[in-house]
Amino acid sequence: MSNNVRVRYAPSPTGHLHIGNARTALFNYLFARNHGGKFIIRIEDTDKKRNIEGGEESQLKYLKWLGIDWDEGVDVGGEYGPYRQSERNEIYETYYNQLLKNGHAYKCYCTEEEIAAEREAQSERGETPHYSGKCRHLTEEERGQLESEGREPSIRIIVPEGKTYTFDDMVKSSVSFESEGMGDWVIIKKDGTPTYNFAVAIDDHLMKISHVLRGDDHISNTPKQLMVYEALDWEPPIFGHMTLIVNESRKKLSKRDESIIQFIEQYEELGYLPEALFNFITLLGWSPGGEEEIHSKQEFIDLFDADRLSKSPALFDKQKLMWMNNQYMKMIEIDRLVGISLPHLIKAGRITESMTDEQHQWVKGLVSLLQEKMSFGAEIVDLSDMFFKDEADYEEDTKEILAGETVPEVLKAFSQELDQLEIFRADGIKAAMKAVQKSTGQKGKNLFMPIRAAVTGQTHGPDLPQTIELLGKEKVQKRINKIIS
RNA sequence: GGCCCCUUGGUCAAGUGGUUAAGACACCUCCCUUUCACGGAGGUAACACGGGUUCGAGUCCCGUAGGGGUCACCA
Repeated sequence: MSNNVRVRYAPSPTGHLHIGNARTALFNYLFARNHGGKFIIRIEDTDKKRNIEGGEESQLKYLKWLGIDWDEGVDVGGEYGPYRQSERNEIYETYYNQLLKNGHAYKCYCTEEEIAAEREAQSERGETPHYSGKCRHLTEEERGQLESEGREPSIRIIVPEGKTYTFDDMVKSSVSFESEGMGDWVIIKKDGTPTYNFAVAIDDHLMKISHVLRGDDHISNTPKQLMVYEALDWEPPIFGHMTLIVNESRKKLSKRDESIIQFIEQYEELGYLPEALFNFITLLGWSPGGEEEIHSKQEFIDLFDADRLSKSPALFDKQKLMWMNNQYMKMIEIDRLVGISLPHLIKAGRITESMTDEQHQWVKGLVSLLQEKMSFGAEIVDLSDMFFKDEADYEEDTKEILAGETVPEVLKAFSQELDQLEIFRADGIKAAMKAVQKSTGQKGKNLFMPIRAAVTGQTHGPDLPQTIELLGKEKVQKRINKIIS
């Protein structure tokens, strides 16, 4: 099947690229590339009311940002276009006409109110609500009558009775649904546009999609789509339903969920790296099997195997994402990290957009110092807080350290040593500490902690000599003097 | 509620009838480091429950419980 693998990611432009959608796209992409097949992007914009301005562009932009590319789609074309459902209406028309003609579908003149009433009555009787099929056997006259009343028809497909729809799911193995109680469902809305389940089946067939890998929430749509394939005498693709990503309450990620950042765009804004996000998302509901979890895109392509897709939902673990992003942060070029950090520092008012070379060098030094601690770009603001204040904020445990008996002696000696320095650089500062050790006899914790505490206000932090260098002589002396006096 | 799916540590997960039940995140301890981190080495911690099948079950079957998804002229 290798060369005939054709898969698609089919977003509806109703919002920005969501974590869950990104994962669906990612797995389809990985599957296609692993098999040397084609990856296609189709825009499912049949519901004009729900489409949002710029939704499509945004989706594509962030897919690219993640490092996903495609072979066919709205922006790159392809021989099976158009790739936007709103531009395929004539295509749907020929097929619903065919279904109308061969008796698999019929026009329905029921109003919304009538259907709602019917549904309510069924619920009251304890039945599962479904369309009764009352327009199924309308005569020619009745139809004319209803149309002369000004009623617009929708088109419904006839659900075969007593039929079992079974399919071999790529992740869940055999799944089956009974046609019983499904109710003839709408394939063409009153406004003439197709419904999702109809358009999807038509497009997947026409675009020669071989495998449909999508979220679990689509599993109950599958029998409906199978009915369309059957009515048109087409061979259905292979389906695979991946589990959903869940939040801390083990529920499907909802767009309103605030415990987890939902959109890829937001991760970019926070200064996450696309390759880290790619890696992290790939490990949500799938595993490569080996012990190593950090892989490049190419490695994931080589490794990808749909058989290893998990059957149970994965919880989105922010902490692990931060860890993983930090792993990547530590690997990247310093200039790239500066580029990611700069906007956050500017936004926080720490630095201005226009900088002298000297200031730029300083920022580079700062980023380099904090590189190993950063979990994402925006963190630079908090991590570098102490460098931008005249005075340090002293925490409780810092105060305790500063209350130590030998502290004044160490700080005084250190302050004097710093005064002697002609150039204020880390290596000289380190030497100054060594000198303090000799003159006071204090070493290790007793030497470093008072200095760290006095100068930064904290008991934890990055490399001390470099921190002191970046802080600058003036600030450092001022902070030390404040403690001594 | 009907239908469908799922159930290995706190979390992600390996495991496809015989293992001391991997690994990663988080947490804890120790080592390294004249502080802090990084790094390294360890540690705590899991097969939802009940029946079968089998010489043997996390792995197969059936129940129970729990969780989730879905029931639109939305996708």
